[in-house]
Amino acid sequence: MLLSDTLSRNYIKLDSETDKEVKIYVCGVTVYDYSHVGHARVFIVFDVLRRLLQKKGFKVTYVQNFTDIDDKIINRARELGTSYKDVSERFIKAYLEDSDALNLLRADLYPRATEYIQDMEDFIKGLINKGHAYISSDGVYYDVNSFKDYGKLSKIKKEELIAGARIEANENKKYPLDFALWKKYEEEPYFETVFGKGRPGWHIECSTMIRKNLGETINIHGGGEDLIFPHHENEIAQSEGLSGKPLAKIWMHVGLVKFGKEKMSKSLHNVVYIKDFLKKYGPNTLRVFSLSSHYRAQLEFNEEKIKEAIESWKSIEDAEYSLMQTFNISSDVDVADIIREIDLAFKDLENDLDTPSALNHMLRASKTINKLWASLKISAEVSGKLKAFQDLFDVFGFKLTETSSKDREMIQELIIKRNKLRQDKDFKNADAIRKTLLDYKVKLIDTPLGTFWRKVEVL
RNA sequence: GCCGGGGUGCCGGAACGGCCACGGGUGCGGCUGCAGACCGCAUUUAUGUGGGUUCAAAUCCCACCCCCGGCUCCA
Repeated sequence: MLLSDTLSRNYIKLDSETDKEVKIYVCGVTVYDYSHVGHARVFIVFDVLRRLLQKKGFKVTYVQNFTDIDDKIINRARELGTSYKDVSERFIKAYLEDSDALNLLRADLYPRATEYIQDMEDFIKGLINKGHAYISSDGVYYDVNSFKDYGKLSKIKKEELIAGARIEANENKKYPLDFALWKKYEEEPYFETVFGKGRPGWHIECSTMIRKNLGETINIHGGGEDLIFPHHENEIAQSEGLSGKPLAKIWMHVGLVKFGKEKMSKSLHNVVYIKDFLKKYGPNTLRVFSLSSHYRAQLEFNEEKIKEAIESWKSIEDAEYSLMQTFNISSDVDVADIIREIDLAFKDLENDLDTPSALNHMLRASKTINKLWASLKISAEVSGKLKAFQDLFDVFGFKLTETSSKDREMIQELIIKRNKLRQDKDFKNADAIRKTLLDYKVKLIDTPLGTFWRKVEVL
């Protein structure tokens, strides 16, 4: 299994012999609003990675944080006339609902910044002792010049960054690039520490929670590419400054989702929320869309691409049904071509999670399966030979739309009724039933061997 | 300026040294009571420009042109 590493700009091999346990930490969301499809892409990518690693026999520990104290949350609380806790609780709940709807595996742990204040304090004390941090009148700052590798992740040179003139001047800092570990605040909300009342800087929570929950060096650290600088750069400075050891063996960054030509961002008011997307299309469509280009590449959100994702999903969905709805016949089909495509798809995934190519191969396998089904050649035996398709389907994290048992009964009854009408050549009423079921996204397929129904995600 | 990603058919977009990717749209036709799924054909002998390497290049090398994102809170 190869993965590309932002830090070394190289592929790094994950070996199930030497890396038996894979510790993954992914930067989660700041909970002040609903999550959008850009967030979804990141978490879908890591979801597929987890599923693949587990399938390959790795033991995976996956941690994803919630930033639950932050100026944006406080501002939002003020807007809504409530407490920051109320806001963060509400959006953590919303995040988990989206996550489940997307069929994302739950993390092993979702640490929250506010639960680690004491650990942050200890961490910062450690940095001060090591000469990497200093106390100033308005807080505690990280001394960037004390860490010689500063800039190694983002390939940024300190002088050039300052020359870029984007850095705010602040008299309380020794050096413009120094960043806050602790910010003093007298007004609520604040936390009591030896540094006085205040709130943590943005980056310290991740360093602290990784150290505490996963140790000094983890296997994979990930997030959106917009976190490379300054967030991950600063995490490296903090964690490696304290431990003297590499923070992560592999840094994975997922490309941003753009809305049309622009970045999707709340400040540009062009976000598409996950919950809205799901209402209109569905979770599998969003997965296909998110994985339809390589995770490191930026992905443009537009109608064409959504439409394409829908069509792709329909093929895969049909193939999945085709293997479930077998015909009671004896059929001997050579499935070697299909198996080959599935093998190629798995190989693609192991090659730096090349999902677009893997999806391509899966699509080809799906088309062939659908063809076989259309010519009534899928017996239980043939389907059994194609178990690998199911494995691939699961690694991608796809899931067919569920139907309640009550609905199943109703559908069966309607099908029987309709087939009676068809026998009597009352096609008008028969078609009315087809139409009714279609409103519930239930598609009927008549074959010489009977009528089948499929609940679909999108019509 | 610095860091990164790109320029492929009507459109979206793969492939990163060799065999028409794939999909969408549109049009015509087949199958079907209808529909879906499926099948056939057309659009499709496409790879920013100029050199080079090679039996073979969209793919490697050199130069140039043009787009996009990030460098500020952000996934």
